[in-house]
Amino acid sequence: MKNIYITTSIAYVNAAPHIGFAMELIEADVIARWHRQKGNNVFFLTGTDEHGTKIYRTAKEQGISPQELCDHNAEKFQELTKALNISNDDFIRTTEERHKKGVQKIWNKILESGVLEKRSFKGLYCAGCEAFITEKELVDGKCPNHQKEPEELSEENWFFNLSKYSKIVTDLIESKKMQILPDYRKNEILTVAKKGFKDISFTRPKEVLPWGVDVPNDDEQVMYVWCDALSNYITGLGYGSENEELFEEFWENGEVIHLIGKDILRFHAGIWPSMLTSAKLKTPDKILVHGFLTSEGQKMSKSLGNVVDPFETVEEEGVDALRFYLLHEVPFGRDADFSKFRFTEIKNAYLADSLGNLLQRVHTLASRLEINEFKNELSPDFEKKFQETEEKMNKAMEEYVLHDAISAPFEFTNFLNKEINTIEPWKLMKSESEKAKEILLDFLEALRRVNIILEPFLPETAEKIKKVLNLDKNYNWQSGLGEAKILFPKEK
RNA sequence: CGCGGGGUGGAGCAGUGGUAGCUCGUCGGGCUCAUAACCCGAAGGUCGUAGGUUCAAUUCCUACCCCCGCAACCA
Repeated sequence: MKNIYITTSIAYVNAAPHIGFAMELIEADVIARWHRQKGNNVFFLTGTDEHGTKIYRTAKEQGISPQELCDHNAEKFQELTKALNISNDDFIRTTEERHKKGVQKIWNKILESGVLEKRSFKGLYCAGCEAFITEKELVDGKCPNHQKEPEELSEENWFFNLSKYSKIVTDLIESKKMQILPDYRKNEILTVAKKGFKDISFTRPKEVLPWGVDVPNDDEQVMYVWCDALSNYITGLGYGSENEELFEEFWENGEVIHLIGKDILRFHAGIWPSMLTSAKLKTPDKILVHGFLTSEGQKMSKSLGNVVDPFETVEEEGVDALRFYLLHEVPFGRDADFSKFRFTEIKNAYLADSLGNLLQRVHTLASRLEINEFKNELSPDFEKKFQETEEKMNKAMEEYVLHDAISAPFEFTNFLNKEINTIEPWKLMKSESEKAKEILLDFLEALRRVNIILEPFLPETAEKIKKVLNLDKNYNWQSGLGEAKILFPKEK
């Protein structure tokens, strides 16, 4: 039994939950459920990132306190985990006390190691952006967003000597102590690391960034996003609290798997392991990088009006149809398109036809034959095919190729559909009903097995199938079958 | 010449120095247990362009065109 720690990135609560974040949650959930099913000891964390100037400003505009805004928006993300049937063990919010305490603890550890220093930072500041901009960004000497000339400003910041860690991070990646998948993402960050990191601003003055975690040794500074947000992965395990058992169990003595989007790879593969190294903590084992989703072939944007709302999609299509679409249609690590037309196509072909219809036909035949007692063995042919299916699925899961993993159970249902057409039990049951019964028992057991391996991907459907087959909590047969039920109504 | 990935039937992807394959979709047929479902068969590709190496190139080489990622808060 292994200790497995799975995280998603934390969502910034300034906007409503995005379908891309839904995808990340679902991917992490599948990995978590699969490991649990394998008997591993799993902790699965997700959460929200709630500090920063954007939140502060939005709250001001709405005439509420930043905390009220965060409370309100964080709730939506918690609702999302419910809507998507996500099996997370905890939900960390960066405005929680437990988080702030942990962040201050890691800050102090980093400070002790001597890689933080206060520097005066000079730059071009645009009042409209409320941020520094680089010379490159200027158009005719003006900020392109505000058509204003920036002023030269200097600011006191604590800096983290990230440049010191270029070699260490390069080694972590090359030695595979920190694995980054897919490979082309690994190469990307490796190039950056080899070129050498630049030192980064680790704090901002309070007047510029009023909404953040206080710096323990400096009243005038607030932590910038890196130390605050990235640390969620350990504060969520109780780092910095009175009880660090979970942290010991899952971080120091577990396999740490981070799921992130391609946009934040640099922070997770560069800054985060450097922070951890300086604080003398273990670095992550695996970083899985997914791509982005487009909508109907175009980038999602409010102005195009093609933003996909995960709540609406669940409402209209069902949670497992959405899970299936995102798992099946998005090649691991790559970008993919979210298309309504394709959604219906896929849902019909796999969920309604191959799986749902198979269950329905087998159930009907079994009911007519009045089968009430079942068996746990498969015929040699079925057993062999099922073993192959399981192996294929497990292999794909070990490599995190989720779209291949989820295809495997459906190859098995396709096989069963073929078999039932060849054997034609509906003909047999007229003349040789005993033989027909034997055959149906085989199909029923095959369906029970499929249901087990389907659970990490389609947990709600797995529950429905349990009811139809009248299985108990642990997928054991009971006497008699349940009521037939359409799993996925065919669309159009 | 910044670095990197890629261009294969309508869509998404495999693949190999020698008849080009998978899933979905499309069309025709079969079956009737089932959600117009299921099964069988077929159509559809000069494997980005132009050269080169070779008995043979989609596969190797060269040049070029195009798309994408990173470099530049964004899931």
